[in-house]
Amino acid sequence: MSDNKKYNVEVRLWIEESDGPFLGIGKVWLLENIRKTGSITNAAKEMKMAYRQAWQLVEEMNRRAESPLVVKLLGGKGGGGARLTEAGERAIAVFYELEKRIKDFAIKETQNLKF
Amino acid sequence: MSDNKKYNVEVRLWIEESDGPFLGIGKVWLLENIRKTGSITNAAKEMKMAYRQAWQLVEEMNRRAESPLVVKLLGGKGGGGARLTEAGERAIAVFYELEKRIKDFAIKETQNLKF
DNA sequence: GCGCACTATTCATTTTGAAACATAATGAAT
DNA sequence: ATTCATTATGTTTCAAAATGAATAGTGCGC
Repeated sequence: MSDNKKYNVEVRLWIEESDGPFLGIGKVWLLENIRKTGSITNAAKEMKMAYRQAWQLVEEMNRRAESPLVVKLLGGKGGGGARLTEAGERAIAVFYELEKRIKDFAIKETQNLKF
Repeated sequence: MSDNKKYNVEVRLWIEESDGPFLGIGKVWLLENIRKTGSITNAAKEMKMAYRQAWQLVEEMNRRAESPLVVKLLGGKGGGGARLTEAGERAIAVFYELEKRIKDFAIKETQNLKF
């Protein structure tokens, strides 16, 4: 008895705050790209995302976190840029840690799905 | 030391098959409404969803499950209708069972989130 | 004080996905 | 054969969201 189709579970998770979704994998990727490139502009390019949207996401994160996840440098040498704060670094780590635990559990709980 | 903001994790899960997402909470709701109303038309109304889309979702589910989740009755008394198969019933149960286990775990794993 | 490369912001345009509309086709019951 | 409520399917419309383009603001370094 071998089944012809394979089914497996996918899990998506995000952090919710009183005003709705606060931090999911998309924003985490954005944070990582800001860390990597040193600016919102280049992070957005990296992700083929409009600067406008990337900027809005950063605004929202900073507004709704207890302390900002990204500091923005305006003007100056190289025009400025953006870097992660300690809170930003922690956010990435916490998210991935959580994601790993939950996904591992989900996989462990789902063998032999059949439909 | 009391934090002013509360963060908690949200989890969304779905069953994936080789061609992509196969069954998530949306399709499960649709199945439940088909069971409840006896037709795709009325299930769609119940959910304020276009019949066309509901119909497409059913088609897709049936095509990609090993055996159909919904049987459709064409013409005849009352014009026809749709009912769940045993596989359809099982799909609902399996999905909710899985969802409950994973969400319970997620909540248990996430106390004191801070950002 | 000029240039540079970025942040910040507005506005018009495009894209895209959903919804709405229209119209057959079906088959049991009368 | 007509009726009826449904399934089945193509076409059109619409609205929301993403994108792109354009413009201004910033501040260090030369």
